Amino acid sequence: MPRLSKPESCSRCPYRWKYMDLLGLPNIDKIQNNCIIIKFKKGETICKQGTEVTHALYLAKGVVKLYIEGKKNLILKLIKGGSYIDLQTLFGDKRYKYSVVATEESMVCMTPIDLMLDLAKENSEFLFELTKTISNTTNFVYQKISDLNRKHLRGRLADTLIYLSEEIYMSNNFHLTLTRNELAEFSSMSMENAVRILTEFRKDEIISLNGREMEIIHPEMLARISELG
Amino acid sequence: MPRLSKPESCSRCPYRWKYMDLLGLPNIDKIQNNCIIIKFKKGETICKQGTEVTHALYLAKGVVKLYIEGKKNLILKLIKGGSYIDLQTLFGDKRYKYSVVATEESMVCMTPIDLMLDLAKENSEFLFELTKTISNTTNFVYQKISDLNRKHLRGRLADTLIYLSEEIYMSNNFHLTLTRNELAEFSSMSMENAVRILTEFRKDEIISLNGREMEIIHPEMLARISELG
DNA sequence: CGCGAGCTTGACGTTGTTCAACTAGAGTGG
DNA sequence: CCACTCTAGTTGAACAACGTCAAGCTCGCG
Repeated sequence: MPRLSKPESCSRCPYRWKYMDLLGLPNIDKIQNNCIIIKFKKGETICKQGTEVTHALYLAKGVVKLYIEGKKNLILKLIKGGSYIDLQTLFGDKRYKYSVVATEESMVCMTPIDLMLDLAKENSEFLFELTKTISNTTNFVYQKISDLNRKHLRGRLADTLIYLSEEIYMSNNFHLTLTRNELAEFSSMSMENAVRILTEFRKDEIISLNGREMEIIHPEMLARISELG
Repeated sequence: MPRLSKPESCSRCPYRWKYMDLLGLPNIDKIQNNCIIIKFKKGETICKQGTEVTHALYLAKGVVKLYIEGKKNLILKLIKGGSYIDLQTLFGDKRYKYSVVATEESMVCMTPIDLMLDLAKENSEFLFELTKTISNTTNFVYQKISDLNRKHLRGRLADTLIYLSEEIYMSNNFHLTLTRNELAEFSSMSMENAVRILTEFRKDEIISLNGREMEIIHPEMLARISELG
């Protein structure tokens, strides 16, 4: 069961959103008095596709997966600490089009939607930064939709590995918290094919993979595979 | 060659954005003095993937297709009069991730980006509406990416026909301005398969199609095909 | 009347999924 | 400590979905 607590000092929180200070102290205090902090363990659901948004969800710490449910799940992106999770649902149609689940222990700050929208309306610099964020999410998904539809299995899996290394773990060596099945759901392929291609990459010595310990030996070859599709 | 003109009265323009009035007259006059109106004929490019955004593009009249270029093009959506075209590029990364081309004669109002962003920053209600629009674009693309990856040919083409009928032409009878190839690019399939499935739909008497004159005879069957995938 | 773009259909090859069998490791209870 | 079970991962083979190629058609336009 997720553990709950109240924030002590949002304005000095090391995990706070980098544009939060634009709100000014009185407004930050409003958030502090109204928001709750919840810890999620790996595998726990943070928000569920089909339900209505009630809070702005800010991921302070951890990593979560955002995916669309169906007969086959499709993971659209991973989100790591320091980002809002559900802005486009906050400002757009209020029903979640996706689910979000923690892939490692995560800390989420939940601010009631009304407070968040009021603050946004009254602080246009703050809103402006939120809008930038949403816009870049849209651009990201445009890229993703195009990649998924243009590239073959190898290219798609290469994309996923590059994404993990460059965007999430910022390193060519990392501990893979995603299962093979999640890698597959991220790359839009069957789990069996994800395994097969990982094996190929290993045989070609592009990556080294012992259990969950990943090393990308030749990132430039992965990039090439990604480009060729 | 696109024809160019200056606006006469943005504040009384029947094609103006429905939230433009939030700006107030003085600001609308600023737009009027700085924006230009360009007419695009069918097939002309309005903005080109890879270039940098210089203007907010507002589609006053007409229909355009927004697509991602590659070995195979992928049409993400059609946009019809009364909407902004490029908001997420205006507020996000400034390089177009997509191209936009007129599918019928269209009228576009171009406002310089700096003016547009200044107005947005100074009028938070206006910005708020822009943000809503961007958010719903994101939600739309989430749906699209999921549909494309979950559904088979028949389901995807059914989606496209439903979209045309419900979102663009608001009728079960319409003149299809898209070519078979464009239908295919919208549904992420080969042109040949788009043709084959249209023929099937016709044989099953779900649609009637003489040349470009489309009638959707049984929308509920299309909806069913769309759901089944 | 002839030409070309868009459309149509069938045959065939490729890509990727599904099914099935098997392995390895982690956790559990006796 | 060992058998038992459960999940994640692995591999091969059959099959389905889809794209590509090729040939021919139709209709509008010069």
